[in-house]
Amino acid sequence: MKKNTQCDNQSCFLCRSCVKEWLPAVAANKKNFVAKKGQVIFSEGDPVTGIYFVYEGNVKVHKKWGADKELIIRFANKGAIFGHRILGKQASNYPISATALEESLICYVDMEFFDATLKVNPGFTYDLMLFFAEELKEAERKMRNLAHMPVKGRVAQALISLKEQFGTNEEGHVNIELTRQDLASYAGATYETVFRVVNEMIQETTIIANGKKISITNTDKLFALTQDTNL
Amino acid sequence: MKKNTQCDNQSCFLCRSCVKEWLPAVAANKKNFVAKKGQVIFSEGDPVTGIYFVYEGNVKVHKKWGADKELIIRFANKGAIFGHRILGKQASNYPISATALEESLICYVDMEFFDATLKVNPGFTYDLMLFFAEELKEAERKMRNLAHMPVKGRVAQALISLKEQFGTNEEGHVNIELTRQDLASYAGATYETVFRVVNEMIQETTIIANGKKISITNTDKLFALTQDTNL
DNA sequence: CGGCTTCTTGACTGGGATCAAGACCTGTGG
DNA sequence: CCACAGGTCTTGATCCCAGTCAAGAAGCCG
Repeated sequence: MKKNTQCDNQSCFLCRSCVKEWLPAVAANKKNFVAKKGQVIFSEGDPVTGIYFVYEGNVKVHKKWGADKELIIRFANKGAIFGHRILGKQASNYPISATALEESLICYVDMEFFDATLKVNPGFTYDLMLFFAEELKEAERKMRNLAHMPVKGRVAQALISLKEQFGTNEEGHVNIELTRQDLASYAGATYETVFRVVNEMIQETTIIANGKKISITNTDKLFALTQDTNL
Repeated sequence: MKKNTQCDNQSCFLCRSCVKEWLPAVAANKKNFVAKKGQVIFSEGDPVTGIYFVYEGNVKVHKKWGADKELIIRFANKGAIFGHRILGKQASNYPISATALEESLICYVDMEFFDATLKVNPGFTYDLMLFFAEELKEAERKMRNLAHMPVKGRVAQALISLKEQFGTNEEGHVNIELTRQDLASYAGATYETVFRVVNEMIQETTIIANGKKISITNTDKLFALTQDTNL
């Protein structure tokens, strides 16, 4: 993986909404770097200095509770923005952590320049606003699910989301390798419970799993688990 | 409560960020109406036609699960925007419901005009973006709490949030009258559980409650309940 | 006063977290 | 090539928080 690879507009949230005249300034101000697998890019409570974009790879955005519990909020893959929760009032520290799940090429832009970009590019601000609206809608759905949906449904939902975001490779596997621990943290459950639930799903031939690889063989059945049967 | 009362810029999310020249257009295009206590302003699945602002009163934004379960996402009081989750891709139906908790003066703007407003007022778009970023941060915290924090902490957190948003009146009560059912839905728990938890808090003299009125007498103790003791 | 809804409390239940222990990998050095 | 140590995986047993159910009390109209 090369350092300082240029973003192409298609695969960068920042670049694809910028006005053309501003792109040279972006190129001059961004700093690209490679994050190794497992590398913590920033951690909850760290002072905010800037904002990040994923050019290549995969990053988990998570929030801790206790020494050994966390909830994975979302995954940021190619083209995605993260660390954006720094926007808004009194945002001097990151409220979440970000960790690379695989070797990733990250683009970093410091806060001051990012703010200038927003002012120069109303279209970019608009796109960012739309992105936030989408995120918010999704977050609210997940809140409701965490409050009311049983674990099995949440795991099903997690798998569906992963398939939607990462697609499937030629072997039919969902195109991400995720430890059971991370799947558990994403679904908001424990390692053991997720293990059992995944086993059930294999019994019921709704999914096939070997190790970290998972294929969904019965989307309808999986989807049914995420539905509210009482309505 | 008078219909068609004019917004003053201070108490309206829409007006306070608009460029002056555009305000007459806003005044001409908005439609004010009074929502009665308990009135459903829109419901999940309803087709989207526009966006709403609270000029006076209080509105709960909630999401259903099953016939008799819901999660209250947030409360919108004076100056707040709601129904904004319509922004973003393929947003043809409201993903949430909105219900007036008391008689409220609501300002309605149809989608088309709202979109024009965004295009004309980059500052407004920027403010909306910041608002969404704040909301998102809060939503992510609540997700983590729903996944990992015990009910007592969630109720404590709910009370703290209510106090922050609504303040206290001259009697020291948190300035909102909320049924136990709504408090439960806001904390993501059941009526009975919340009842018991609230009783415990009264025993421990951290709060005083009579009926729907609640006073917080020991903020520190309440706050401690929301903290992660394992860290 | 009688028929509501809302409140209050106790008893029960179960989903899922926690604990524990053995199996199975995987790398490392002798 | 094997032994051993440190993980991760797998499974069973147990526990407990909070949801559910039920039923009486208390407030609240018409």
